[in-house]
Amino acid sequence: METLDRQIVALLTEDGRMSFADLGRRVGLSTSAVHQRVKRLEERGLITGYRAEVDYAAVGLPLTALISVVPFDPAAEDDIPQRLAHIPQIVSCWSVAGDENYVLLVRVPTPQDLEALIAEIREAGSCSTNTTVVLSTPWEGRTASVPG
Amino acid sequence: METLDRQIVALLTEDGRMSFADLGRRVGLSTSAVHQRVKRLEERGLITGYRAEVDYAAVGLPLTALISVVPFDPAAEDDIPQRLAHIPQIVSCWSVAGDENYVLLVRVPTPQDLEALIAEIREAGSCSTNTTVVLSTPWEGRTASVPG
DNA sequence: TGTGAAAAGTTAAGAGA
DNA sequence: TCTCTTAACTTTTCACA
Repeated sequence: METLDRQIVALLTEDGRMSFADLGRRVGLSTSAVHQRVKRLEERGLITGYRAEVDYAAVGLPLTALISVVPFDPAAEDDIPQRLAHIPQIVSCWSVAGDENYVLLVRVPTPQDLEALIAEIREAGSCSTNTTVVLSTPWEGRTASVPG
Repeated sequence: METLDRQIVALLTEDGRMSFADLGRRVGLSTSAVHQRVKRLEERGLITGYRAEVDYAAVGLPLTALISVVPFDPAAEDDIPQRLAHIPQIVSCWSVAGDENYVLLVRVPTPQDLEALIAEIREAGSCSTNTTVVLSTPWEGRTASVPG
């Protein structure tokens, strides 16, 4: 990946609504040249979308938790992600190496909602769970960059 | 939070570059009315920013891991987040209830980079670590919505 | 891949209900 | 808090280097 594209990606991960004119100024290209590059990055799938970032507490979802998941029957076919995909409170689902099969990141309004969600996950996923409540979030979703 | 604002937030978390004209059409308001509402949501801090989403593998960061962290000295003042904040590979840092104090989400190019990063975290944070490698990501950063 | 220019579309700010 | 208006800006496309 080229330096110029890396710069463009870095700028857009920090401000996803930056105009092509500003982007161009920052990387030293004309508006239409950055425009073409951004379109190419989107087409090639390096940029997969744009999202507004939200204050989850302000929006009614103050409780975050990490839930690790182990299937009841280790011999059964593992289609847990498909069986959990319809649950909107599950924000992220990672398949992991280690004692657990999956780690889920969930967001809910209240402890009661968390309790109900855990029951729902156990039932829908035929799995046991181990829940770790997030107390505070020093930071989240920071822009990662390639070292070197 | 009002239904209209909730709709606007939901639409912008799915497409952070949607134009105010389109947003207005989707929620049944004039362009300038949605515009005013979005600006107010930004001012009140409900919308905290906009980011491009990136295919991390394509961008040179194919390895994701979750690292849980326990300080060497449980009696010492806990300023681990400040001591780790300068490490750009740490994308998220959650303070958690349970056996560990923090869980970190990290992204690196190679297993060698992960090894070096773990050593750096142990040293900078004066902590022991327990690393869980992410094998695949069925989904991540999905839009959470308030139930009901 | 890049540039610059022009048409089409969008944002922002103000006046009025 | 909404709509309408208008000026300023941005995006998109195109011909050409």
